[in-house]
Amino acid sequence: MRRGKPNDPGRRARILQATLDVIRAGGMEAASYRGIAAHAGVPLGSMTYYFPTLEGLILSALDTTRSDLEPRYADPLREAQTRDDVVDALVDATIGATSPTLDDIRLYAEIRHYGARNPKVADVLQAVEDDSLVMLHRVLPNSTALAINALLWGWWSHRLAHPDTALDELTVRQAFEALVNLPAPGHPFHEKEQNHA
Amino acid sequence: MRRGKPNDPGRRARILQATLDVIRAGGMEAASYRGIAAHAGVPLGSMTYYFPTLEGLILSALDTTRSDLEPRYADPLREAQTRDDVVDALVDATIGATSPTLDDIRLYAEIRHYGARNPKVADVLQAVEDDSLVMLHRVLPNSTALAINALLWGWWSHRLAHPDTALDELTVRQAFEALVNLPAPGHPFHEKEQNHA
DNA sequence: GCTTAGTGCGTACGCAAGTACATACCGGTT
DNA sequence: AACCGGTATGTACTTGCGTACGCACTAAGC
Repeated sequence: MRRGKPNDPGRRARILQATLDVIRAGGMEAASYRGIAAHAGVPLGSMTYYFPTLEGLILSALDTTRSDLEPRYADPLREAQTRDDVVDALVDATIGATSPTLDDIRLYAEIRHYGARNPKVADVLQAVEDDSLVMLHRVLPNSTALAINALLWGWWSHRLAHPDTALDELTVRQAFEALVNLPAPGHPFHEKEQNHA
Repeated sequence: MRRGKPNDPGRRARILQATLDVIRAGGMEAASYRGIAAHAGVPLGSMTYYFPTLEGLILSALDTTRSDLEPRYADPLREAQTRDDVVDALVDATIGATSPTLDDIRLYAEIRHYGARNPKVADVLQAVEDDSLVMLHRVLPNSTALAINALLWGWWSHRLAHPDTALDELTVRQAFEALVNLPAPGHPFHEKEQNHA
């Protein structure tokens, strides 16, 4: 019963990859069966064969970004032991070596944007964010992790809106430092001794 | 020479308003000539008459948000004298009385999103952001204003992604406090002093 | 070597969109 | 009253889209 062996294994994966490329380059509204088919070099019929609905294709493609991006930002945070390590990792993820390219930020922005109206995409977004929060939560209180997540996304958005002007590293670093050293709510005796006016 | 008096003055304005409504409700891709025409109660021909290109219509509509939103967030910040006042105004703009509704955040998100690919929209976005930065800069160093802008947008984005869970006020407040009290770069002994009032 | 189930593909239909344009309407001017 | 320029609209054309579906191809089973 080994009927139905795929004649072109990997075609499915190539379609998924092409989908992400198209979204990165032209946004979610550029993700049409025909456009992706042209980009992937497969006929239109193949698209509907592997992915009967367009939404299913997009969801599958977006979901693969999780496994692609997660280790990139997760590993440095996972290895961070002190709060300074955390700050270093965050600055790096914002503007440094492990930071996403503008294209990748664009892709992430598409997920956030689409997720605001599409519950299925919102689930994907939630999963990505949970990954990040869980990691931060290992060394920081929950509320601080939320604020840091918000700021990190804010910096990325800034890069997106100002692609030609680089963010000043000291500015980014001090902002993250200020948040990382926030006292845990309900535990005001956390030895922070930061400048609190 | 009083030829060409409009038969329905205000129709142009109503179309612009309907455009914003449609974008708020369904996003930029819902902004079609036909959909907006139906929402505004005008025939299709009126749309192309007043706004020959769809992009022009959208740009005009987005631009009107500047004059709508600006005073709402500007006034409290303009009246803020101490840094605590600034923090109050920021917390309020994030989750308080002057904070935008989810629909308005959605609209702002559309501007940011569209602005990432469309230079004309990017100009609108830049203008909105400049308004905000100029105000913050009255009482804070430039780099701090940048960070605060990033965090504010991050919080709004958070609300968008989690419409059903309210943000904790203390969390928001402490995060803003931490940023507002950052030392000015290059002037580490600025401490409590404000810039030119 | 025929059968057959699954893989892969080309074509066509229905729909909604932006746009172009000929036409009707209205209110001053003469 | 006749005219005329700007205002306003209905209609039709073209394009690109998702989708449906029938047919061709391939390889395992007999």
